[in-house]
Amino acid sequence: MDMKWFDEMEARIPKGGVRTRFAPSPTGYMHVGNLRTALYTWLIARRSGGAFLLRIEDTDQERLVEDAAGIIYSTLRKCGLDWDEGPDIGGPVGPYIQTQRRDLYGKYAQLLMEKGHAYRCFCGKARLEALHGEDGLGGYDGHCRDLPQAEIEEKLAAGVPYVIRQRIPRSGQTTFSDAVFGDITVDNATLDDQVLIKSDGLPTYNFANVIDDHLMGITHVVRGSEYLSSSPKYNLLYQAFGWQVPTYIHCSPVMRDQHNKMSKRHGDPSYEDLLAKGFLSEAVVNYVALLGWSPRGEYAEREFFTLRELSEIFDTGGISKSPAIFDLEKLKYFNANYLRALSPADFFAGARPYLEQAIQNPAVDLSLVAPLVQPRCDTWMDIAPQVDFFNALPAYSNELYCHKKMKTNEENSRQALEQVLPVLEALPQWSYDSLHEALLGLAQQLGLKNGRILWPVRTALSGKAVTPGGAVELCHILGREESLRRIRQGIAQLG
RNA sequence: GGCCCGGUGGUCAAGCGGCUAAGACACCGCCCUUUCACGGCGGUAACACGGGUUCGAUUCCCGUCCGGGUCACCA
Repeated sequence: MDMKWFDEMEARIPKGGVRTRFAPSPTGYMHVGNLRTALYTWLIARRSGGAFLLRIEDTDQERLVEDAAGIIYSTLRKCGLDWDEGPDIGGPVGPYIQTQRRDLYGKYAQLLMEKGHAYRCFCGKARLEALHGEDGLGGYDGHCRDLPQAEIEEKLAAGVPYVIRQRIPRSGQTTFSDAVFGDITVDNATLDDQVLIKSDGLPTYNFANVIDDHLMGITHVVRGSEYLSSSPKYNLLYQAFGWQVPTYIHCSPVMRDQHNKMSKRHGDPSYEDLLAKGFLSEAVVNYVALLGWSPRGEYAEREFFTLRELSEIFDTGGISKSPAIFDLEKLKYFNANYLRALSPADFFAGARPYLEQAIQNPAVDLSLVAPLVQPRCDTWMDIAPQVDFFNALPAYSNELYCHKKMKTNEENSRQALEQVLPVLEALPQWSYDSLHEALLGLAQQLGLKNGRILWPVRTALSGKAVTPGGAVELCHILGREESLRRIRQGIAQLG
């Protein structure tokens, strides 16, 4: 075997710093668990000034989705997770798309066979099925582990299809370390001689992963805890090649409830879905970071972090071992806070499409509505239902005028409106301040609590029990003509 | 079923032999207030269970129970 080629491959591997990778399958959308994995992976690289790379694992042709890679790129960009090497920008250890690395794996499998750590298995699918029985459980029995050389030659000559399996020691133990779970030791006897190269010549995921991670110089592997059981086999592979084992960071899944992972099947939202539901990317990222990780030390009490802050304090020691249930309520809390923290201009810019959709009345100045709604939204979607009355006064019941605490009823509400009407009609200037002065002045003048006047006015203007802003704000925004019209209508309706 | 991992309030979680067991969301109450929100204050609520080890266990060990993962020529 020509070792020169292998040496050249080794020579390409960057040495020294931390290198992490996010290696998604292009299935067309980014679920929350994936996003969290990407985030942690990115944070580990940035925390240590290392490199973060992107590798597309597209070996499963059946699951390929049109432009799925594009969705991955755009999601990562929107989240602020920039990569240093990847399919689109290249890098020293490319290609970064697995199907373009196809011919690599066979060579390494060959090398492994020569070292005695792998062997050809000619057992057909039929034999394996019989072996596994009805429950489908149980590993490979090692039937082809020690086939005589002559028999192997014979089968090869006859063109019998084969796979290449990893030769795992029958005795002894293997220990691997995980940054989250610590040291885990298993008996080698419980490990299966897993397939490395399939009969079609393509590598299995487990094999391709080890090869690619090594050849790309990956130092920290972040992945789901479902790979915990196969990690000993990975270690054995690294050992067989004489390669350095990366640091493992296994993360428990993000769950939708006690029993199920988040999944598209169950209708759980993906990152894109959350944005479409009116969430801010920053809020999602902040929340997701805390789902399965918590800061220690001086930051232990904090919950709100920018990406940059996270990249300065993230430590794998804070990653939780147990699964976390995704809580939309808490995400809303984060989002509400992010919305409130926006500058008025930024909020208006973001809210504008939602306001325009809800309010077609050109007389209404949307920039005046935005600040009213800013402290009252969990997501952008909360805007429309709050402001629809600016568009047109809804039909409402006179019972809305009755409020125990305000001490209002239909009778005194009508009186209040009748007293308000001439005051507003005579108002020379229709500004917030003048309205405020006029309305509260009237209450004072009549010796009434503010609410006795303001509650009926707010009700007449909106026809709703709950509105963003009170009587003064609504008058101001609706304008003189429309405000007076609605108050007159209120009087008529109460009469 | 074998093997691996996990188990603090409804949820996220701090804790890493000694604490009245943090904090946040949600929920409830009060205050503020021109409604609702925001804000402020307060409240309900947890160490799965049983054995050890120890002067002392949420914390260490064992067992039970419960949950998750894995046992593919899928990733």
